[in-house]
Amino acid sequence: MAKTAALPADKRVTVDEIADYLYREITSLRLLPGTRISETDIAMRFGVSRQPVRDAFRRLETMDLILVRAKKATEVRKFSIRAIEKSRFVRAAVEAAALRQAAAMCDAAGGFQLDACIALQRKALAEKDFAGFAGLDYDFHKTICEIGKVPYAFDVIRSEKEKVDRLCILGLSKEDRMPQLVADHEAIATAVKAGDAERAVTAGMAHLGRLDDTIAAILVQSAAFFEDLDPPS
Amino acid sequence: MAKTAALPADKRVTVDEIADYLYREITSLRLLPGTRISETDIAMRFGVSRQPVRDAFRRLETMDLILVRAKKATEVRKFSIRAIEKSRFVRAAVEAAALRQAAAMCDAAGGFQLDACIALQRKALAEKDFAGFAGLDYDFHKTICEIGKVPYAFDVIRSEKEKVDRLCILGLSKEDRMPQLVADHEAIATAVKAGDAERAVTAGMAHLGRLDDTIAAILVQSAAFFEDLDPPS
DNA sequence: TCGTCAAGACTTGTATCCTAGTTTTTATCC
DNA sequence: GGATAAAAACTAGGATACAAGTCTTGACGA
Repeated sequence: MAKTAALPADKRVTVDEIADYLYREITSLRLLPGTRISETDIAMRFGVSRQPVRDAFRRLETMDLILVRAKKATEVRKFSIRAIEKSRFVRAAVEAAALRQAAAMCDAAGGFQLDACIALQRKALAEKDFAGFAGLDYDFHKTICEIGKVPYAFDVIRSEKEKVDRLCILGLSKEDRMPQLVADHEAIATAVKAGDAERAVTAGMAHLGRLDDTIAAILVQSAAFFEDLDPPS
Repeated sequence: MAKTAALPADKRVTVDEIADYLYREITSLRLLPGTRISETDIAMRFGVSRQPVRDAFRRLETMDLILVRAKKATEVRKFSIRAIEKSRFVRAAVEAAALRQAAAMCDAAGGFQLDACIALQRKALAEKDFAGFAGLDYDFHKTICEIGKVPYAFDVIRSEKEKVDRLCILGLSKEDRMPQLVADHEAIATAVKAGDAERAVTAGMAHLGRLDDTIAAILVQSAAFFEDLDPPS
């Protein structure tokens, strides 16, 4: 009866390759907002026809990463202030809920996991491993969600975080902010381990708040990358 | 100079028509989970080629509404328990945050808006206008977000609500639940108007909780529509 | 009657052509 | 030289043809 081969994660096709490639290029800011990209151009570069590129464009369009207009050049979407506010709000709401859950449910094993996260972060800080720290940052927030038994919360946090991280590449290097971020994480971990939900949420919100200044600075510095910012007339 | 024509809402093309049509069909459950849909079939029905249908499929695929597998029939995605849990969690988190904002910022004008919402709901209840009530339900939650000056929060609430509403069509009619829902809304509105954030959140969470029983009932009744529910062997 | 297997009718993936609109370039006129 | 208009190059939308799998169905044999 063949059993449909136990759903082996559908064969990867060209469209996946291209969509993933463009996703990485855009979210890593190697493709700047406003950059024009052409189906034909990408197709030639990959040595395929326009068709799979079109499909990839449609996917990215749904993710609001590119702007496709009939008969006009497709371009990488600019940042939207409203989208950033929304992202920040959602992330704050979800992160607060996850922290409350984590504080309520954290046991010895969870505390150990958090300690391990913090230790790795301290190590990265000491070694000035800025690139590695980004991954550890994700791991920390993921661990919080896992301790709170709300793994899906991390899906949301990551997806919102990616949107803002793209922005922050424009700002100052992480070098200056890293010590503060590690200290924040320590405060959060301590509160969670103590089961003090309110303190954990307060610390978490303070942590998120660090982004606000960074974003405000980028907004004036890179106004050309924002779409809902009227040029001064 | 030219000012890029003030982004005049791009021309609507065939792909939008088809994607919207399929979106409505799926979210309204006229197309049941597991139903197979074919590019060719839809194309013939719309009198167009496969191309725009294909583009629409890609859009819906990104929204997780359909499952496209190479060389195999495309089908309407089944419900996922994990997706429902995620949706419920996100909505609870965002709704709680919006209620806190609303309670903190509600003024006389906001109170008046809430009263107007409630009055319309009472009217719909008295007239047994179940269809109309659905719209009023959305309006109420939208008003909360507007009072809290977090309009983007409603984008999230609506999108999560749509996912679950699709499910609830499978359950009992709204007829039985309507009085309870209106009472919930009244409790929420009263707390918001009084500026009592914690009471508003408590009432809001109780309101959301009504869904849990409904969903649990649907889960056993319509197990065939769920994808991550192993059939009893 | 049941199992096996092969043919054919599906499915989506990819390539290519044409069309209609936009943008840029170039030529022309003042 | 600068403004204007024609023309060429470029854009994505749509239609069609073919390729490469998958599924169904029915014939055939045990």
